[in-house]
Amino acid sequence: MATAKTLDTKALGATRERILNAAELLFVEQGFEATSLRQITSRAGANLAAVNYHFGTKEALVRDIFDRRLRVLNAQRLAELDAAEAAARGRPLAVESLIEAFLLPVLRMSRDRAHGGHTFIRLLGRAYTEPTEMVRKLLAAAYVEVIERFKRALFHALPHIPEKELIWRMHFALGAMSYAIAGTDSVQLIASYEVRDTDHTEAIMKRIVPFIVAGIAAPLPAASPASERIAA
Amino acid sequence: MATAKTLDTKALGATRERILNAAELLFVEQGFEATSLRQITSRAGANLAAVNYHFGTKEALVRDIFDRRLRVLNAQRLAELDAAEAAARGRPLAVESLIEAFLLPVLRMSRDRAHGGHTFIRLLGRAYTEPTEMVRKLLAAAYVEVIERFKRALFHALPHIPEKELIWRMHFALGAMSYAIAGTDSVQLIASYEVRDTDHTEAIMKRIVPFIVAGIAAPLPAASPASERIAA
DNA sequence: GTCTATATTCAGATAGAC
DNA sequence: GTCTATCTGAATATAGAC
Repeated sequence: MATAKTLDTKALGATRERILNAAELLFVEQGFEATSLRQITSRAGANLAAVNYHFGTKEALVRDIFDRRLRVLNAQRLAELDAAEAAARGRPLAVESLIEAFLLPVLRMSRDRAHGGHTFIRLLGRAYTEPTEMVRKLLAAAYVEVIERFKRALFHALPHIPEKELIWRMHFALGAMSYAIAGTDSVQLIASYEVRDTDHTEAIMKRIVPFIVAGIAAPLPAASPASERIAA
Repeated sequence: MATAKTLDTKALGATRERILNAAELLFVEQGFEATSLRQITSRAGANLAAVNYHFGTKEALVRDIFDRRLRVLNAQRLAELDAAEAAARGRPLAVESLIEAFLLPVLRMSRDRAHGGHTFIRLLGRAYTEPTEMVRKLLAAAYVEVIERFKRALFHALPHIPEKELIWRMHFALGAMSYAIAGTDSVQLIASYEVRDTDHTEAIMKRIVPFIVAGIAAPLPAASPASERIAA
């Protein structure tokens, strides 16, 4: 009966996973509020009551979606940073290595279409601008450790730029990333030619690193006459 | 009775405006889906049925909110670009001037707290990543002319960078802007110190121009060994 | 133009049989 | 763990008096 038991356990867990996957997809397509539990369970091939059984509430379902993926993503980011710092042997990291440590795990997850990683990365891009307080708090909590580590590494890498300035630039960089990843469709807004979806994320990654590295290490705004005009 | 008639007309128009303003504010705070017509009319001091009378549907209300502001914003952007090009007398524009032409109207509107401009700019930042197809189509239509003009100016300003690359970078820049503006709250995610809300937008503008200018004019990705590793 | 009252639909959540 | 059936509340939208 060991076989039967194994199969049963797998089947039980499968419903929960199917709900998580279906919800991830629908949330990307329609947003959190606009997606009903009925849509989710229907696409997951599960019963409506299953959501309540497995997660308790819709909010808890959202929480579990982010937990499941962010745990992996952030662990990989820290591991990449550890590796880069080990390779640097005490010297400050190149900004490039820093950005890559942050982005490589995103690219990796985004490539994983079989297990919904691709879907989640798009969802993540949107989540940063989510108005729902719950989602924002969730992200803030999940990111606090990662941000701290990368902040310190960045201060160390660019000691001649004031920390306050670097924090702003990290923020801009995060925006460029999130938006670029989330806007799979809105690229059409700017591009006049077709963007093939299959290589979308990889194309972004390849091109965004030089953009961000240059932005992060840009000349100080005080040195730029333009900022004076704008601030005036 | 001219006076009475004027007052009446003002009062009539006022309800419509109050609804638009209240909706703008609530949409920023809660998102489109999560905001009910009841909340809107209640905050606007109007009757629930007034929305249907003035706008027909909730969707049409959203449309009118964007129309009202984007008309002004984009006209100013084109005017700024015209002025900059006139001043350049046929020579290519500095990338800095381009970015400023795009951003100055945003700053201007964002400063206008009395008439809700500030609120709309935050809403605009969020709108780019809205999952609702309606909102995305609305933006795309409103932006097509502006994007075309700025694209051409950018190609002219940086002829040594491939157009396809520049389009990507415009996209990244737009992301950094939108996200930075939308994320009034999420700055807390990165910043460990307090950010005073009053000078938030101005601080962003002052600091984001050098970041974007450097990113747009960055060395080509082919020249960067990092991109190779990422694309591999 | 503005109101009250209401029609209609659909949301999240749960009780209880299997 | 999964199902059916249902509760309860709230949403958009509208009809019709003023």
